[in-house]
Amino acid sequence: MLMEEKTNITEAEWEVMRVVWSLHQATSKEISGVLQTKKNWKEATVKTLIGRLVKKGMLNAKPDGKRYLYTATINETDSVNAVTNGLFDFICNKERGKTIANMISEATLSHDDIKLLEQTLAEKKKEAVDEVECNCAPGQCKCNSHRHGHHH
Amino acid sequence: MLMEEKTNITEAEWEVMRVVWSLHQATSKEISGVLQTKKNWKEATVKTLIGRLVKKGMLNAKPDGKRYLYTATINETDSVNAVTNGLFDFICNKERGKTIANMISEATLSHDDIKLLEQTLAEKKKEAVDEVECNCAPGQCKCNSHRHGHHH
DNA sequence: TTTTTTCGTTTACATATGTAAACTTAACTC
DNA sequence: GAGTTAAGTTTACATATGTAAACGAAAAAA
Repeated sequence: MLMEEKTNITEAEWEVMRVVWSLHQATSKEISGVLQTKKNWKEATVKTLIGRLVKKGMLNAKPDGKRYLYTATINETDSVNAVTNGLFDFICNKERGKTIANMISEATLSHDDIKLLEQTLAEKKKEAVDEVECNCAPGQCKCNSHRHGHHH
Repeated sequence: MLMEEKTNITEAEWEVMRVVWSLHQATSKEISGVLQTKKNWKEATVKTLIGRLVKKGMLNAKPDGKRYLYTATINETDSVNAVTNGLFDFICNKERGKTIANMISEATLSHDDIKLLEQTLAEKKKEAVDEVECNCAPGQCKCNSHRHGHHH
């Protein structure tokens, strides 16, 4: 359901996006207020970031008198998922399970979260495979080291 | 178990690290070979990346005649976990469960992976909380929007 | 021992990013 | 209507990153 477009948002820009996602619609002033408090950024800094986000098409600027009302053109959940899934481009497919397991153990989860994960996992179980295919370039993962031999 | 040190490895550098992790020990030539194939990078490019990684202390260069044998000073699994967990600095704690659920549904998992995740989850279940605390700065997450009121 | 090859080190350079100040213009205040 | 605000737009500038070519020294080859 999520589009795989290159969501190129930098860390600093992400801070701005979060404010907009949170407020649904925000003025530069409001965004600056939040980030002045959280990051101690000057108004000018936030203005620059907003400008870049508008240029990148991540924020929409609706005129409202002399100023603009900013809204996000991308959904927060989708963006988060895009980023998290993008992460796996840098990891061997075989490692995903362990990596996700680590995230689970590191996280604080609610009973509801557990329930959701259990369901998701149960669902996934149906289509589990015997062995995940390594997707690494040869030489970038141990799987490729011993190719046409016996597996350990 | 993972140290939270600023593992500042860029995307390009990460490619190099993967080769070294894979080979355990590698020469510049070997690394170049892999990345010449995968990324079409010139030897000079790889040399630059190696140099930067050595300077950053992520690679160790052991002299071997006129050249060096490079080894990683950081463990791959730890690095992967550091990166993935670092991701959550940009997301509300309340969203972790859903985000992880999404990763699970997006991934291809083996029966063993499922088993591992089930265990991890079961373990986590013991310390599940009723409600995860929002950790966002005020104004960066809906949780903070309606503070001293009733929750929806 | 010249020549050539092989490594690593320096230098290069464009674009990206973090952080802002300066500038411009329209709106509000006196 | 002139001065002060409040917004957005331009310009600035250092450091980071992606990508390499140029350079220098040591090792291997001729």
